[in-house]
Amino acid sequence: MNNPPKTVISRRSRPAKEPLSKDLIVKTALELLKNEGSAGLSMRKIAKALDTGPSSLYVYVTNLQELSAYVLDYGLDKVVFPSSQDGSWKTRLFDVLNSYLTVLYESPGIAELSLTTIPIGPHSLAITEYILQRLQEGGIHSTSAAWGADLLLLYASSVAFEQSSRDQKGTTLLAISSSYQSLDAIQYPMIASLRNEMTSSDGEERFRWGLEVILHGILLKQE
Amino acid sequence: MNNPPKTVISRRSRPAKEPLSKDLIVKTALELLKNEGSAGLSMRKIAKALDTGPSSLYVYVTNLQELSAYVLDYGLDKVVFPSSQDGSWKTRLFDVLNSYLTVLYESPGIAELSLTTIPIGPHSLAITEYILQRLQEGGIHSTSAAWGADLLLLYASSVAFEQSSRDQKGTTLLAISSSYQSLDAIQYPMIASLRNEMTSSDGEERFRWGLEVILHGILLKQE
DNA sequence: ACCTGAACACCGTTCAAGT
DNA sequence: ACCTGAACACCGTTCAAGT
Repeated sequence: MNNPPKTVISRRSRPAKEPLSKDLIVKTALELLKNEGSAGLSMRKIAKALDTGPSSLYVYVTNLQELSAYVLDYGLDKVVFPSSQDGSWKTRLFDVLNSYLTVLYESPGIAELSLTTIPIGPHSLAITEYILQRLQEGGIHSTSAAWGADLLLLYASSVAFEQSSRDQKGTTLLAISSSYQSLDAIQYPMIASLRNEMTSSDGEERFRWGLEVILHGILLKQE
Repeated sequence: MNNPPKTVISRRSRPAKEPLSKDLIVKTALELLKNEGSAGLSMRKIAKALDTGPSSLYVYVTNLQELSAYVLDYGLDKVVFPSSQDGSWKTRLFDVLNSYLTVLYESPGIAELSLTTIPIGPHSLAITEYILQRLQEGGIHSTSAAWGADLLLLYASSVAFEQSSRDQKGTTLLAISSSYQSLDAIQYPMIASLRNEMTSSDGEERFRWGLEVILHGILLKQE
């Protein structure tokens, strides 16, 4: 009775006790992030989920910031790149960005990471590279392309974050609504009259609108 | 000698011991945020700066999230609104956004808050109202104006955040550079060839570029 | 009504000690 | 080389007790 058997099945993907590795840590962290939001991304919670102490993680990862970068990139694994038969450069551009958006929607935490963490992992780079190539096909070059890619990704990230933070904290949403309700129509006439347009959350249409604005704007500036 | 005179100079704004108030708390929090970045915005640090315990703050503020919203709004107090003699609607629009950007630059923490916190305070509203009015002057109405105002503010916020997070963590900047240096020109040809354009941080020009892209894009979509 | 101390349930990170 | 326990220096928030 001294050594209790370490055979437990129940838990998600841990047969007996997989050896630690950067990969396993990142994978576990991403799952926590998906399930619990950004609050789930903590060294201690990750360690607990792996049946170990927090200090063990530091063998594979320098700190939480670095781990966050890995988690973000690993989360972007699911972004889909339309192949060259899938329509015009513009369609394909919209489609990657839509895929990117969808991935961020799936877990609010990732959307937040995408705004807060500098994306330098291979998946982030692949997305940027793909966007740059589409822009080039569309005749958008050099600085316009570089800054444009950034702007497009930023826009998608923020739409996702805004959406997800609304879903997350219904309290805050109510706070917003009620604050807009009681808006002084004399002090803020435009906001008051545009209340419905600003709160409208038909994300799809709004997202498309923004992408087109940005794209057309870039194209116009180039001519 | 019972009521000590409230004329003391030495400490920033605390004579002997001012009574607590929401205003004083927010003011202190903002100062901490400016001096120490986002890490300085903690209930315990604010309490310590006010010579009291953290629990005392909860009389005036429901939680850290709410306090953060107040701090953001109070920080936006310094944004300058060009008067109607200051040029075309477009010039004035660019000028508020520039002022907004400058305020965010001054304290990295505020830039982060502006991306993370839902801005519903009076100052935030005033800025949005001002932008909506300029857009209207420029012939941009309803949904375009509502979404456009959001997009413009988002862009400014993110430029400030990106800049400030670079200033803050030189480590990360180095990490980025070196990651771009060793970029596989075969796997990421476009990124490799645009390396200089993407890293270039002449913020001024880039900021203007983005604003013009967005504005022109909106105008184009309206026609 | 306002303020406080103490406690609860958390953090990230380090480091000496074990295997 | 990898893992661990224990410790350090922090968090936000609550709550009974004081004034």
